[in-house]
Amino acid sequence: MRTLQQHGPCSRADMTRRLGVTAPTVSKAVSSLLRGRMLEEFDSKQDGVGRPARQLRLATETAQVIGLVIDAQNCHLVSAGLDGQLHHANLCIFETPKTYRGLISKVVKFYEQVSNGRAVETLGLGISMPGLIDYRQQQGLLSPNVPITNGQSLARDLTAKLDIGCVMLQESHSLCLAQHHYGDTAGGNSRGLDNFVMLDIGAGLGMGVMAGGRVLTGHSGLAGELGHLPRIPDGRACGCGKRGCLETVSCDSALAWLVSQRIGKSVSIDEIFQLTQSGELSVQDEIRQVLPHLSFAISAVISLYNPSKIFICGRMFDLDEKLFEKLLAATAADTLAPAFADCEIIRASVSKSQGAVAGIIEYLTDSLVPGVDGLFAPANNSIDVATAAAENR
Amino acid sequence: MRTLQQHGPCSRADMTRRLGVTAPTVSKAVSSLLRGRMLEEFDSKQDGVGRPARQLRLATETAQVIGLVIDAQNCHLVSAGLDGQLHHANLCIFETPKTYRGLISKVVKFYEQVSNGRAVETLGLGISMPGLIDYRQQQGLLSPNVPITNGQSLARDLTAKLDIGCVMLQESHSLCLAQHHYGDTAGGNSRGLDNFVMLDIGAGLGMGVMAGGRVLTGHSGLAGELGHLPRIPDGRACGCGKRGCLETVSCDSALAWLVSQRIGKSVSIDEIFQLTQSGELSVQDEIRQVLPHLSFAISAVISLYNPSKIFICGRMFDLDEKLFEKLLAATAADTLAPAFADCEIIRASVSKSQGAVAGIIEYLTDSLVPGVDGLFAPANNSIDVATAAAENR
DNA sequence: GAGGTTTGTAAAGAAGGTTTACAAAAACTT
DNA sequence: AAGTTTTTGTAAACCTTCTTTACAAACCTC
Repeated sequence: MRTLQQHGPCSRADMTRRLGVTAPTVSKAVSSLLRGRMLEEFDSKQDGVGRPARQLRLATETAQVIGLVIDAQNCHLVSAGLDGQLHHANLCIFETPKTYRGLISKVVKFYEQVSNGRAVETLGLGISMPGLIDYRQQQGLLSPNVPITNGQSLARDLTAKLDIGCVMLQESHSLCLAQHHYGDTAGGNSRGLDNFVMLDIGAGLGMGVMAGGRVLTGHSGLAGELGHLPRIPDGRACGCGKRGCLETVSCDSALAWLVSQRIGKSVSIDEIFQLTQSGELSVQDEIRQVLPHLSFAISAVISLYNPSKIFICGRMFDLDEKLFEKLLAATAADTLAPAFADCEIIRASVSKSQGAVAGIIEYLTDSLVPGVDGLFAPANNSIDVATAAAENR
Repeated sequence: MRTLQQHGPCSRADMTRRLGVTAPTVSKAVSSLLRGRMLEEFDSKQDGVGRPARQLRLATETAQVIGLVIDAQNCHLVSAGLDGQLHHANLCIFETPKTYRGLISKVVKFYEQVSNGRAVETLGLGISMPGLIDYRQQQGLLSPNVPITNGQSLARDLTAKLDIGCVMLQESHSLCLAQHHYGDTAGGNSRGLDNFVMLDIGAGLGMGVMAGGRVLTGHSGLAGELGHLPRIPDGRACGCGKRGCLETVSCDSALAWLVSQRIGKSVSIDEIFQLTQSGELSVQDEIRQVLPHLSFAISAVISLYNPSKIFICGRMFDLDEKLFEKLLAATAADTLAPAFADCEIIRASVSKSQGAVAGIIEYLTDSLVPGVDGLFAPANNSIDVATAAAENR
């Protein structure tokens, strides 16, 4: 599975060469994965001498997974192949319900729709949601934007309702997994990268850290809460209940807030983009205010995690084409030289939907290997595939 | 090995119960470890019915390791059993030489002395040193206090000279491993703990992070450089070349510097301790200055790593018995509530010597298990024990 | 000293890998 | 067109490692 994820489709013989295990072993493993609908064979015209190879790829025709993204306003539900390719035709968007029970029933309804839309087996559901998530309990802790999930275990409840493997991921962690999975295709060349950071500077400062090939979770999944470092003494109130958190002064929303204050009406970052494009508004002042705080955030990330790459998601950079360069320069001046030199800073280009899908794929892949200590270490190997693997002789 | 490290001496039968592997398997593994001098048997009077068990423990009579601590002024070399117990009688202290070659020859000389002092096999050497260390290259990068190691690979050079396994660890990482190994005995109950942070606020802010059971290294071993977060714009010059780094205002040395400025002569933290004890000096003002910065540091650690415990090493707390409590209170007010609630903050009580020893023991233990991805993942399994294990039938 | 209990090891069995051997499917050669 | 070469994928036998089973050793209790 990992080989196919990292290098794309190949034949059993290719795998033998790549993995350093022998052909019969590959053959047996592949046959049980085929039986478990995790892989599929396909023919491709190829030239060259010798018997033509039967190509293998992650299942896309014979199985699917579903990704669910929960956001403040809307929820997205979309199916995808095990290679992670989203089926855009199968996308459902619905307004985030006002109650937890409403959320469950909406998800169940649209799940049926998406699941039955294609006549293939659905292997699992990945959930990306904002706020703090306790991974040990698999439940939401504190989500200022989607409070209905607080104290609830969406993954467990949906597993019960849908009779399918479900996992819950903090949205930044999901972006991190997305970058890990979709790396090359998304332009960042991060596939298989082991130490990188995904920074989401949209509505708050969200961060996912990939450290040593695993998503850094900390003791209860709260690691990486960069946005709530104290920054401005007695500053603006933050959603977390404190004042002057770093994210109140260094993200897209913070910029939008500053602009809103000045022009006297509430505008979103998207509206600001429109206005600056049409020349009706200049936000250089506000950008100048935000820049040092953002630079501090990145400096902290580099010093504390020593990543080889940082991927940044944010609309802010669309407002001023030189902003990204300015940010790099400001960060360079403020950061420990060897760690900065080690780190490439790049704009990200993955979506939360990809993240949710990557999450469930990671979960399914991990659960094939008992004892592996990935993100989902104590996976209950009760899914279909594992039994198929056991049946293998 | 891990079982003995975590639970102390036990018999083969105890291990069978603890590990969930069968008696013959334990028996075979143990016999090869005995042959490799990693374990030893000892008799202990025990009551109870049945055949008395032969107790096993990590080798202390039959083998030893050596720990080397390099500091600005002095170097310490000490032997220890594989259980990590230091042989204090075998301690050598020498002044840190002015050249790298001088360092090598001094170490070699004292190594011979310590190694031959006891007529047992020496299995490896662990090195704890300050500054930045590139783990991929196994070489020193930048060490303001011991510049002679910059660009040098002490571990490789000593491995060649001494014909023995050597590993190099950043001193904070070594403290982290020490806490992991010595946990219970040192009072912190951290043995086997998987997510904790070791914060050394002595000469600078050193940090070691244990995340998911592994020391967090980042891409090149530079992760955890908390001390060089930018804190005071255009502040005091830091050893790293920048200005106003967090460690210039929040560690024992920073406190000592502030006091030195006021009283007009250079005093160390130890001297300050003497003076405050005798009542000649009060440093409440300086403590008040340092406190918020230190509280920020801890707040950052909690938000970013979500540890279950933080161990702090520092003399500062000896100056004011209420300081530790004040620090906790200040940190609580500034930190994301669930992450703070999750985290216990404790004063540490391990030494760098223990860290160096824990480092080499960890290395030896890791290298027994091919494919394990611990701190020393790509261990070359060329040590004696591994071959002994292979010979086992 | 007989019987019970616990410990540790030897021998046979099962599981998962490897090596070896071979059939299948294509291109190349004569 | 038939044989040869090359590469692919699988079946069978073997090897290693762990397990199950059986049993000897060492101590306590009665």
